[in-house]
Amino acid sequence: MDKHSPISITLAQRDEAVTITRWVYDTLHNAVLLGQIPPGRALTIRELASLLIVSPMPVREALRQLSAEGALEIQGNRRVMVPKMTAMKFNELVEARIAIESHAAVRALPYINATIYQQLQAIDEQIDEAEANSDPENVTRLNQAFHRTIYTAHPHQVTQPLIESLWLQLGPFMRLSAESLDEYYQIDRHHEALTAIEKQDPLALQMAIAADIRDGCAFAKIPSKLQKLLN
Amino acid sequence: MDKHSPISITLAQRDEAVTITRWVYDTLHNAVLLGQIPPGRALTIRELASLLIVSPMPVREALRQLSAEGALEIQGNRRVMVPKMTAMKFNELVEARIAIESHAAVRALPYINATIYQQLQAIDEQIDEAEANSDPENVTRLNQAFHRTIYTAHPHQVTQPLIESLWLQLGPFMRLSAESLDEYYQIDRHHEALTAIEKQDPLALQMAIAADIRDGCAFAKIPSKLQKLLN
DNA sequence: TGAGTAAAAATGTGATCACAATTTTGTGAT
DNA sequence: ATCACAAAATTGTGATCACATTTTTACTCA
Repeated sequence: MDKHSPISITLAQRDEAVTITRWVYDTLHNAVLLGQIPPGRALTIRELASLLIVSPMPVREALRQLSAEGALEIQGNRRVMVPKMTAMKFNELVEARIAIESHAAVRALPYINATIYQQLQAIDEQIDEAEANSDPENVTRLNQAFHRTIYTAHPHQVTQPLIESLWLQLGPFMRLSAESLDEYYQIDRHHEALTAIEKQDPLALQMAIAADIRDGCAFAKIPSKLQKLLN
Repeated sequence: MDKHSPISITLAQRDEAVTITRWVYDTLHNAVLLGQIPPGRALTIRELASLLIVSPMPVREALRQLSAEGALEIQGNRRVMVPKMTAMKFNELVEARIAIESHAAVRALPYINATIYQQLQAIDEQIDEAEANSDPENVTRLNQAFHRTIYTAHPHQVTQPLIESLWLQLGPFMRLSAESLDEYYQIDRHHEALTAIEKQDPLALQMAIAADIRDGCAFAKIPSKLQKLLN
């Protein structure tokens, strides 16, 4: 059935009252974020359909949506795959994250009230816990939740979809970051961010967010890690 | 057939050797950018299919892609429409444009060689021409081409899809800007940008891009125009 | 005349089929 | 063994159909 390596995808929880297309989308979205689909591996509609035990139709729709979001790439051959990474592209993605997310954080700052602040503290504690348990998958997931909670505090926010797109494009390669977690000492940037929020200090928040993103992607500066990134 | 106002869509040029889905996408993409589809107007697959004289299938695919790009919005009812605008959202979109596009411009600056510089000059001249002819549609189109040429000079650029998404979201409402062109004196920000490029001055380019975007959206500060924006 | 409700029409989702184009496989010659 | 090339299998695209849900229309009652 498969000329290339077999892929093993974690099935998303199937919520009734939700369309099949949505479920397929969630499942593939997650698979891309977790790096379960090797970059460059050709994805066919029928293969995914039989893998997820659904008809080809919902897969078609999900693939098109994920492609529009930058999670997948449609080649000239009309073949769909997870885009391959290059060192230059990785760097641009990180710089784009810094530019957009620090902007989003500053914009959202005035809307971060006590309730949201407590949510952030709770997430931060969970991150410490996950780090103590060496649970890189949850560290990544909670880290995204931390950032998302900040940005979406703004009621008229428009950048979150763009940010999610960048996360999707970096996602497949962030597992390398998660694996390096304990190898290098990490300053607690989240704590810096929380302090900046407390003081309602835009510049400090901006710096904390930028530093947090840079720290999280610092592994790409390590030659051995960088090499794995590009394969 | 239509409970709401009838919509008149400019059909994109039909290039053979291109999928029907792609043609439908281009057509609707253009229609959204030109504000030919009233915000809030419910779009049904079958109506568009008969309007474009294609089967429902390519329309389905195009609608999903456009929704993923933020050009359209899928409501809870599963109804698709051009998102309605609010003053706050408009402001956020403009600020997001400034943040991302000035970042993209600075990143691309080192890659803008003589050839690209001449392309920019040529586009700028065309803009002057279109302005002299009071051709707001072409002014808008060429203005986008000017910006796109700068950003895509970077060979490993990753922000263009995000920027295009913002343009799509603002598009339906930019015709108000084009209509106000001759009403208010406009400083030639493109000339400032070209000078900054010539000097390879990142900060000056950033300022020029930011000012150009702000100028182009200044109409929203005029109460009467703002009112039309929200209807 | 206006509001509530039941019947009727329209809609999105999903399945299945046909077909042209692409990819893969199989075969033979060098 | 290696390459060229034709046959076979696979793939994406697009069309059509069925069905549950939603929306609209029509009608009744206050």
